[in-house]
Amino acid sequence: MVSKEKTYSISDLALQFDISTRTIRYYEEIGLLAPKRSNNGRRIFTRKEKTRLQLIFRGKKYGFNLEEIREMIQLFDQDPTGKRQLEKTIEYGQEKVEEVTQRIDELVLIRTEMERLLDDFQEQLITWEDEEE
Amino acid sequence: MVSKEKTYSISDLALQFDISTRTIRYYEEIGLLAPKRSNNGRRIFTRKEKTRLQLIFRGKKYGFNLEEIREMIQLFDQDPTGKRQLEKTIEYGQEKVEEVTQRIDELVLIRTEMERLLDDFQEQLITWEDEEE
DNA sequence: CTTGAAGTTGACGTTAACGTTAATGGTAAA
DNA sequence: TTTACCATTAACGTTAACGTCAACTTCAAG
Repeated sequence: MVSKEKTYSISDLALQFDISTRTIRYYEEIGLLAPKRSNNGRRIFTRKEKTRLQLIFRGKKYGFNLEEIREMIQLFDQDPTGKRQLEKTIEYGQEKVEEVTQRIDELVLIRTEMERLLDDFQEQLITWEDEEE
Repeated sequence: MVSKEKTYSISDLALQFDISTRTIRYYEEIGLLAPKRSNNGRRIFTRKEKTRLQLIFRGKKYGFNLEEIREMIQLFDQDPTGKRQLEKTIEYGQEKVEEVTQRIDELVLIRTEMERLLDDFQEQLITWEDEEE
């Protein structure tokens, strides 16, 4: 059995992810995607590519550039063969997790600051309203 | 009393923040900074500008572009005068807080996924080691 | 006085991440 | 067969965020 998975054209994906076909081709150019080709040379996308695109967009949202994203993809994608390989992958992965944790912490800090500022404003507003009457 | 606050030159700041003077001038160009000038035209930086730079770099770390950062700076900086103004500022600020919260949530999600993946790898590794003996 | 370090304002260069256009090919419908 | 649409590659264009360089000015030190 050849396992006929559902496939998508480039414009299918572009529509689904609300990006341009150019963007998809660009991602292939720089090695983020590697879709199969049909006999007439057209790109064939499957669930695998969709998953990758999800990852790419998540990454982008947090300031990772495409190069860094490529590293993360390798991590998620590269079913590591060989014990040493596996160990290195785990080590690298743990580093990345720590990076993410740091980012989370700082974002929480930012939010706290913003909230405190807003509280101050709120208080000012109340004072204002009291004076008004 | 004229309140003589400690001031810094452009290269002082560049050194402290480990950026180029060009970067600082650029930030002034696009309205992120507005340092006073001495009588001979040189930029004078104070604690105020340092605080702003902190904010800028935090923002950058999370994929906010400089334009978005400028909006946030206005929020933090614009001691809003007038009640209506104050209300609008609070409203806008609350939106921003929600955005940050969303980002935090998604980052947590990413981390969870990465951790799960690493757990799987860990298990594989253990299996490996068991077979080895 | 001049030399050197630090400042200033243009103005052009660079890189990442695409947008856009041109030239062309395959194929299904009219 | 012609039209229409979707695909392909190649190549040049664009924007943000600076880097780099040139041509000054200021000022303190020697």
